[in-house]
Amino acid sequence: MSDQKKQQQLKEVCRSRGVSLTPQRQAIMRALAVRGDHPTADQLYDDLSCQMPGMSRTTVYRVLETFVKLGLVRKVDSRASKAHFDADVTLHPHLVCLGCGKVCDFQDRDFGVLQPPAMTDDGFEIVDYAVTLVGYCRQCRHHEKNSSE
Amino acid sequence: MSDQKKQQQLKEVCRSRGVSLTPQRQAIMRALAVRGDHPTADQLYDDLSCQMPGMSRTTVYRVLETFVKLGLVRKVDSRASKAHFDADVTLHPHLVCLGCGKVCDFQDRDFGVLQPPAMTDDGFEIVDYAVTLVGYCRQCRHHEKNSSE
DNA sequence: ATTTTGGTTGACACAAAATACCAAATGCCA
DNA sequence: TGGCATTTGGTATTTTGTGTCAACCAAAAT
Repeated sequence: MSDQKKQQQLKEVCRSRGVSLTPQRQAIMRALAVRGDHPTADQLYDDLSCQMPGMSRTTVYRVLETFVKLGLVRKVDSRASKAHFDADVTLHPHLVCLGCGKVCDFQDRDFGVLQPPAMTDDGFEIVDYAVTLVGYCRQCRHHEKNSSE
Repeated sequence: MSDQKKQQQLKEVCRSRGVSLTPQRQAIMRALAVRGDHPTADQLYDDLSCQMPGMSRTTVYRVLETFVKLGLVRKVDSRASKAHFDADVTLHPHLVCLGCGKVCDFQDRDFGVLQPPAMTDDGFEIVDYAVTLVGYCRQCRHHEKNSSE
């Protein structure tokens, strides 16, 4: 989804949910939407601190959490111990590279459909699911070839 | 898989791969295997530091990574920014609670099968995949009902 | 059984990632 | 435009994970 549409969505959601539409929130949404990949909070902070001096790291972390709560942004499951964020909240699988930790989309083709139940037998309510494909990106494969084993 | 079997597997793998079978490694494997859930390294450290005074936090982190490299343990994708570990390395989906962060297994029934390609069009080699079901556990649902919205 | 040796551990320091706190600033609505 | 609850910035702190290195120990060879 384009940055334009995302800004529009942000505006609507802020109004309807009664939260403030601050410049910081707009800037953070833009910084996330214009990136094709799925950056971490600190990566976004690096991008933003240039464009918008004075932007606080705390704010980036906080606003991203707010976006997740509002359903504007998705947290991506990743094997790495840090949070990656995605402005595309539609259901789609991700590729995670074990070499460099890079996270990217995989929308090339269908490889199966899951239909999880809305509720498990022990009362766990399922509201969402995620598919993560794990492996090695082209760069890391080549690198691996040249080094050990 | 039971702790018994896991200890046996650890012993075999250590022998065949030429790594030492230390008391720490046995204790860490046991601590992980006896838990039904999928604890973090620090949770395991808390469990272990009681049973085995002197156990170092560094060792827990290090040994878990070793287990992952040896294929004895799996890292579980979770939306939280910390690593969860699973002694069951067979492919199975996980439930992640957005309320309390708890991670548990979901083996109740089939809800679809995925057959990801071994390689994507842009040269990403897929070696594994994970399915994460996200939602709210019974406890957190009740708690939510009683609080706001 | 004793010795040897390379892998392993424990303790600490350090780095990275995320959160808590609170005064100051600001968006929003009347 | 003014009042006020929300939001932000900055700092401190916690949480999570890694680097280093001397001391230790499991495993194999005497």
